[in-house]
Amino acid sequence: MKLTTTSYAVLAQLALRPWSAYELAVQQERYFRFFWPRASRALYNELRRLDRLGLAKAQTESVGRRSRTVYSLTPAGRAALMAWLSTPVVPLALEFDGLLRIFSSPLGTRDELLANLERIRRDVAGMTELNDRIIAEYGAGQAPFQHQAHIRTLVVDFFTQFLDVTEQWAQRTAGEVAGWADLEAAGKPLRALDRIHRQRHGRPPAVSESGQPAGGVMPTGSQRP
Amino acid sequence: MKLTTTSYAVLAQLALRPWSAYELAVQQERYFRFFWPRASRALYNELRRLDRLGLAKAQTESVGRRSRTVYSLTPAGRAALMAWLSTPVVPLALEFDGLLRIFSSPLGTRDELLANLERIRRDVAGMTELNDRIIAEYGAGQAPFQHQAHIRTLVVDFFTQFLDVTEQWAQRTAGEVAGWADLEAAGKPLRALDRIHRQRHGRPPAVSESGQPAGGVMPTGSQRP
DNA sequence: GGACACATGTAACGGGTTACATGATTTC
DNA sequence: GAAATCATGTAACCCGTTACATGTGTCC
Repeated sequence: MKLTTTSYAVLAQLALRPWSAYELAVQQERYFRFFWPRASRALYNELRRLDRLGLAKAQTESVGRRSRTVYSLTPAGRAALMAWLSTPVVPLALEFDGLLRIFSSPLGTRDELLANLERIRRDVAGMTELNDRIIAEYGAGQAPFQHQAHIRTLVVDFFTQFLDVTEQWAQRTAGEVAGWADLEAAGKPLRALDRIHRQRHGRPPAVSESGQPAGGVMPTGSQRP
Repeated sequence: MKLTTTSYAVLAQLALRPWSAYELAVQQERYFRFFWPRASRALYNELRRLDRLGLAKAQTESVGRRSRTVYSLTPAGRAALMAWLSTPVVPLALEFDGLLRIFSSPLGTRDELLANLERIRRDVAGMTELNDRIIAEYGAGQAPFQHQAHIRTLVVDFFTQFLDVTEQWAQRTAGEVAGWADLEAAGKPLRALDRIHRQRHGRPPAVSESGQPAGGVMPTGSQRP
C-alpha cells in the first residue's frame, strides 16, 4: 500500500473537487507536466489503485450512452494527503539530455554543438509558451481555481524564472561558442575558468581582458534583506 | 538494439578513455547525477549490454587477486555516439516533488508550507555545495580532463545559474509566505497576479503599493547584444 | 584488526511507457 | 459525413531501483 509521489499528485487534484479520469488526465498534462510529468496512462492505473485502497471513490456516471468514471477523495484520502505534507521532500531531479550532448560535443564539430544549443533553446521556448499561456489565464481571471492563485502563482513563479534562466543560458552559450573557430582547447580552458569565476563571485579580477561585462550575467543572488 | 540516453551517457564517458565499471560509476555519480541521474547499478548492466552490442569492449584485468572489468570504446561505439550528436534532443524533464507540496499546501497550515520551502532550500543547498566543489576543482586545475574545461564549464554554468535561481526563488517565496497570517485567499490572489505580472514585464504599474522593488528579482533577460 | 574503499554480482519487483483497440459524442 | 474530442481499456515490455551478497585491497 505504499504511495508514490504520483499518488499524491492525483490526491492533490481530487482534493479540489471530484473529476472524471479523463478530466484529470487533461489537467495533469496541462498543469503538472512541468514538475511531475507522467503519461496519462499512469493516471488511470493510479486512480483505480487509490480506489482499491479506499483513498478515492470511483463512481460510474453516464453521459448519453457513454459512461465515465468520476473519482472523489475519501476522508482517508484527505488524511493521507495531509500527512504527506509534513514528510521529507523527494530531492529534485533533472533529466537534461541536451547537456549530455554538450558534454560529448568535442567528438563533433562546432556547428553541431551550435545546432544542439539551438535545439535546446527551441525545447525551452516551447515550455515557455505553455507557461505564458497559463500566466495569461490567471491574468484574465479565467484559470481554474482562481481563488488559489496566490498559491499556484508561487509555482508559476519558479518556472518563469527557471525557463528564463535556461533560455538565457542557451543564448549566452551559443554566443560564446559562435565566437570560437573550432572546439579545440588552444587557450579556451583558461578563459573558461576566468568566466566561471567571474560569474560566481561578481568579477574580482579588476577588469576582464575583453572589456565585456561578464557575458550579460548578473548574479542576482545574495541581495536579500 | 535500441540505445537509450543512458547508453550514450556511458559511451560519452568511454570516449574519453577506458574505465573500469567501478570508476565509471563513481564518475557518473559525481558529474552526471545532476543532469542524468541513475543508480550505479544501471551502469553495470548498461556496460554489459554495450559490450554485447559491440559498442564497447570489456577486458578483465586483475589487481592482485581481485579482478575488474575495464571497458573501452570500439569504433562502432564511437560512430554511434557521433551519430547521436545530430539527432533531436529529448525534452528536458524536471521532477520537483516540492512544488507539488506547495500546490496542495492549502490543505495544511502556513507553517507547514514554510517548512516545505525550507526543505526545498536545503535540498538545493546540498546540490549547490557539490556544484561549488566541482567549480573549485576546475579552478585549482585539478579536475579530470581539464583540457576540456571550456566545454565542461558550459554545463557547470547552467547549474550555477539554475541552482542560484532556485535558491533565490525558495527564499523569496518563503519571504512572501512569511508575510501572510494564514493561507486564506482574502485579497492575496489579486496581489499575486500583480506580482507575477511585474516579474514578466519589468514593472509596468508605475510604483508598487509596497514600495519594495519586486521582491529582489531582476529579470536579467532580453539584454542580449 | 577494523573501517573503508574497491569491485562486482544476483534477483525481485515495480512504476511507467508505448502501442493499440474500441466506441461514443460533438463539431464543422 | 469526416475529423476531432471524449473516455476508457488491455497488454507487453523494459528501464531502472532496491535489496542484498561476497569477497579483496588498503590504510591507519
